[in-house]
Parts: sequence; C-alpha cells; structure tokens
Amino acid sequence: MTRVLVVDDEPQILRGLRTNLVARGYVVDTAPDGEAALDLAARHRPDVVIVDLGLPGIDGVDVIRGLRTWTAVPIIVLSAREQESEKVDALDAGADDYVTKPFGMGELLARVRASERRAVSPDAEEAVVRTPAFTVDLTAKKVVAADETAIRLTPTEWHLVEILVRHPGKLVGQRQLLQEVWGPRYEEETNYLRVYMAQIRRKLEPEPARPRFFITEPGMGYRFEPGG
Amino acid sequence: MTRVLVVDDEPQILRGLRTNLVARGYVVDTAPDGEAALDLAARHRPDVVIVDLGLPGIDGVDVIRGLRTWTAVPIIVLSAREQESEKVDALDAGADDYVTKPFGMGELLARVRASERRAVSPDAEEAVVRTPAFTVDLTAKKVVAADETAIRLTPTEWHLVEILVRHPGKLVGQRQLLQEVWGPRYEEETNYLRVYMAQIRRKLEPEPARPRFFITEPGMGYRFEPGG
DNA sequence: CGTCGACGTCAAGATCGCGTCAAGGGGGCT
DNA sequence: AGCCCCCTTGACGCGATCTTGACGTCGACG
Repeated sequence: MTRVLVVDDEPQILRGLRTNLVARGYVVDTAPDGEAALDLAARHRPDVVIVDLGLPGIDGVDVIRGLRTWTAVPIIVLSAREQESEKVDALDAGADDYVTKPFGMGELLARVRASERRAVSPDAEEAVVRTPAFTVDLTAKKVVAADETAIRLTPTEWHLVEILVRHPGKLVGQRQLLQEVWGPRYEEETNYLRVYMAQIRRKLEPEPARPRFFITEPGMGYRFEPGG
Repeated sequence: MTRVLVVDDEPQILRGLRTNLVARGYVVDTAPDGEAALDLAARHRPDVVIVDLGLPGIDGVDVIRGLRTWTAVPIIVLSAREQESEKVDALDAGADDYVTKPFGMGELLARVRASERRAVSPDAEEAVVRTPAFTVDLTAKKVVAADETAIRLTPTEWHLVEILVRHPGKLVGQRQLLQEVWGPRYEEETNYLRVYMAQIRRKLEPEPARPRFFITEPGMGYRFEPGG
C-alpha cells in the first residue's frame, strides 16, 4: 500500500490525479495549499509527494524545504513554468523530480513508480526483526507476539516502533523521534514520547515496568535492543 | 569525489557535458555506445549515470536494464524523443529521471545533484573506538566494557567522553571542554571537569586512581589515549 | 621545609527528566 | 448521527542527575 500526497490548488487537477492514482491502487491524500500539505505529511507520512509550484500562501519551494527538514520522502514537482531557474531552485530545495504541465498521466505514473522503487529498494532485505518476545515485520507493518498472537499498534505507536527498530542497538535522540513522527514543530514535546513509549511497552514488553527491548537513555533518547 | 558516467553518441554533447561536469568538480567517464557504457560502469563504479536513449547498437533502455541487473546507481536519461511511451519505458526499466533535449545545463546539473543527494543519504558509517578496557560506539552512543557488559553514561558524561574520544591522542583544553558541554558562560568552572572526569574514570578506567585512558594534563586539559 | 596552585574526592541539596494516570476532544467508521 | 478509537494535554511522585561547596592530596617552587 503506497500513500501519495497530492498538493495543488486547482480542484480539477486534484480530482484527476486522485482518480488515476486510486485506480492504480494508491491511497491518496490531497491538500489545496502548503499549510495543509505540511500538516498532512506530518500526520499521514506519505510514501510519495506530488506538489504544484504555484500555490496560494506558502510557496511550493517552501513546502519542499519544510518537508526536507524532517523527511526524505520522494517529492515530484508539477509546474506550468518552463523557466530553468524554477527547476533548479525546486530541485536544489530537495525535490527529486520535476514535470512541466501539461504532462501525460502515463509519464507521471511512471515517475511515481520510479520514486517508489528508489525509496523501497535499499531496505528490501531483512524486513523482519525478531526478539525473544515479539517479531516486527517492517514491510507488512505487523507485530506478532512470541505466542503467535497479533499485536495491534496505533499509527503513531507503529511509527515510533518502526524508527527504533530500523536502528537496532542505536540511540535515537528524542528530537529525531519527535521530528520524524510529529513533524518539526513538535521537537520540544517530550511528553508525547513518554506517553507513547509507555503504551508501546505495555503492548510489547513482557514486564512493562522493566523494559528489556525499548530502553530509555535519560536525557538523550531511546534505544531498541533486539537481544533484550 | 563523485564519478559520473556519460553515455551519448554525439561527440559534441559528450564534450559539452564533460566540460561542465569537470568544471563542477566531478570525475567524468564518457562512452559513445551501450557496450562501452556497460563495460565502463562495471570497471569504474560511477556514482551517477547519464544516458542518451538514441544509441547505436544496444538501445538506451537495454543499457538501463543491463545496469539494473547489478547496481542501484542513479540513472538520468537524456532523449530527443518527446513520446510518452518512451519515457514510461525508460522509467520502468529502472531510470530515475528523464530529461528531454534540448535541455538546460543548469537543469541537468540540478538533477545530477538531486540524484547524488538521494544516493548518499542512506549510508551511515560506523564510528567505533576500541581500547583494551572498553569500546565506544559513537553512532550508537554506547559504551561497552571489555567483558561485553554495557556501561551507562549520563548525558553530560557522554558528551565529555565523545569530545575526548573524537580527538584521540590530542590534548583538549579545559576551556574547550567547558564551552562545548556547558556553554560559553562556564569557561571558568573547572570544578565541573574534575567532578565529571572522576565519574567517567570510575565507570571506564580499570584503576580509577591510576588513569590509563583519560589523562590529566595539569593546567591545560585532558587527553584520551586509546592505547592506554 | 613551607606555601601555593591544581587536582581528586565526597556529600548534600536542588533540579530535571521520566513513568504513570486520567480526562477531554476530534476524526473516522458504521 | 452516534459511537469508538486515538491523539492530546495536564498533573503528580519518584528517582537520577546536576550543581555546589568543602576538604584532602600531590607536586612545584621559593
């Protein structure tokens, strides 16, 4: 399941893209302006972002910069402007691709596929992490306890678990966690981390009061220890 | 140093691209056809490949397929053909980007930069410093004793250890330590250093009273000696 | 031999960060 | 429209960590 965020101020284009993408099996979010786009991106964590440069309010290039402060998600730019300086600015701000309107839907879809392929390929291996108490399947986005029962995680819980599990043994700073899960404006809300780490431990740790796998490093961050 | 492989059958374009890329500090290989391209790619392992679709002999799309059998190197396609089906084929064969001729050099360079940026980010190097008594993992922010037991450091302790370990064998002034850990207003508080160095030695030195690794240079600062 | 400066040690109070609980509100699904 | 789940937010207690001061030790130097 690939989630695509489309940002454009023209309702027709938005509708056209949504229809085509949904028909290909994508899950689609749409945003009419930059504000909504940044907000949605932080909450829904799209796998690909398609953004129009000519937006009301925040400029498209600034949307790209805003995203790039905290995520490496592939960004495809749409634009009616042919000027080379526009393209260079958008690409150097962190965009991955640039398509000029009018564009063919087939081409755009092919570029989306290329973006997906790039993002998924590096970690295709070893998508399952096992511990003595539970198993995390990163591609299926599932957690299974040692006794084979499935464990349900909320989106936010999963997001945290995913980040920690992808860096086994490494300390992940609270800033980084907050930024990646909630967005760059939440770097100070260490409260969230405490609440959610407690919930995660309740669901995954044999003894939530004595964490073996999700270790707190006071004042610094959290660490996932696969060995326990 | 980034190595770029340019594949095109028109000598002028080849020369133009080489000149521009070399001027930007890239190392450039050129190939006039697909055979030479695949051969050069295998031998020189480029970081980015720029390939023209209209090649004599092997088709450009087949060059892409050939590369994709063994490498994930970013591939940028150049082409005079505007047809959408061409673009879709090239992208689905594994290309990352597609630029139609005539193209602006600034745009192409920006797309090369975008490719580079994507490729470099996922690689995080391991920074580990070993001594006979303990091992410091700078990326995981972890210290392990010689007997494999983990050693817990507080944030301040870790900060000090990190600075010293990153300058092995070198003397680090007390001013510098105080400034980096506590801030510029604490440059005179050499007390702090004494307290924390004592704690660090208690945790890491086999004989805290006779430091082997964290050496005091009276009146000047401290030094980390990996050999002990 | 005495003094002085710098360092190591220790202990106690203040502060900070963490885990926990619970209530409120909003959005999605039926 | 109603319900339920999830996210947000605040308060509280406890333990760990930081800060701070005092004291002992050692070596250099006069």
